[in-house]
Amino acid sequence: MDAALQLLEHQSFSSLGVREVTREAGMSPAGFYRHFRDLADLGVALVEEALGSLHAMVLAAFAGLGEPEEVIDHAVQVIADHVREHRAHVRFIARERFGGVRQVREAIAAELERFTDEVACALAAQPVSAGWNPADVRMVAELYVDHMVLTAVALLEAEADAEAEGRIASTARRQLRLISLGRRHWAAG
Amino acid sequence: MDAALQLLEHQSFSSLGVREVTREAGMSPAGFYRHFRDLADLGVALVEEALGSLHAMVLAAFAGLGEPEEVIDHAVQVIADHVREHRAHVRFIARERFGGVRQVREAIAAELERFTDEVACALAAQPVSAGWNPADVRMVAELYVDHMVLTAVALLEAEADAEAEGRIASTARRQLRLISLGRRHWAAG
DNA sequence: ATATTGAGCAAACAGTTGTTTACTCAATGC
DNA sequence: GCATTGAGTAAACAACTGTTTGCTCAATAT
Repeated sequence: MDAALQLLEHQSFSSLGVREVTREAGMSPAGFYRHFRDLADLGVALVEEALGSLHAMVLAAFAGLGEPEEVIDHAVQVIADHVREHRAHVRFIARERFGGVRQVREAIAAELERFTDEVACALAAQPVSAGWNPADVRMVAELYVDHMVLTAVALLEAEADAEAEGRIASTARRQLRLISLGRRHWAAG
Repeated sequence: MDAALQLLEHQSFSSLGVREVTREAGMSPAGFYRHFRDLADLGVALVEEALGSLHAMVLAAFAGLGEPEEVIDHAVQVIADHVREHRAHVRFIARERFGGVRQVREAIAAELERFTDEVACALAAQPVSAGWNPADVRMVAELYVDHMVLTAVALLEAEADAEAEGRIASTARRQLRLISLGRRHWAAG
């Protein structure tokens, strides 16, 4: 799996080959089939590795108890840290979210859906959502999750350029502030 | 190029082969090199075909002169129509925006940037943006462009299921309304 | 001590790959 | 009418592909 992630830095999953992966991993082609039935199988395993451990993290990002301003700063910081420490995983998810392999696409969609549910739950618990239609809460959660993914990949593309990273983080914060403002003035019901 | 688009419905660009494309197009492999130096060359040609004609359209979507509500309905309708008539192009852009081929990724990024500039220009002309910091206007434009792309691909995945399409369009409209609300209450300067 | 199992290997299979070469042939320019 | 050119072809090249087979060999379980 590490070998595959390595290779996926410069190509997309549907162009990966069994031989290519095993060569990178330093083993024989046949060895691959001891662990995975398919390349698609490897793909969904990678999805679980990349997104499985993410849930706790993001709920932590939401757990700011202070002003919305502080919560936003904290959330963006958490995303930036995660990108710095899991570049390959983030790249994989962004690249294959709409990629060419159905099983992988669907695994990512399912995981992001669970994810959106959890965010919706956290949002519903905030005072600002009092009296809101649940469908509207979920719509905001979708907005947040999509925004998070796009921010992560933008930070990735900054390639450790601190100045670019700062610009992206600043934009992301202002966008979140705008959305937060919209929430506060939404006509609930 | 049509043959390539056809194949790209089920795989991503970096797994495309010269022979594969020429076979689908009904010509010999060598013929490919009469038209393109590279596969990447074909890729950026596809990007221009897919995004080149889009500018006029979206500015038209913004040209609603009525209430924000009407403008939003119109914009989402324009997106839905475009997706219906250019499924392959939309899929290609969404899939390769973060895909495995650098030249294609960069061509899409450049085109979307021009795009964002135009949207920012249109936004700046609206009364709501009076007194706004240009950087803040651009940040909103980015939000809109990203949202547009995500809405387009979501509609694509609905696969002509009218009920799912309706749900997605409704969500998109509510999200745009929320953002619009945020704009109205933004502290300019 | 012995059986089972998980994880690895080399070799072989026929089929596909990108690219170049030397060629044809209709359309076009003048 | 004749040269040029744009767009196509078949054939050839070595290199690479996914997958299966039969084999080892260490670790584990009993």
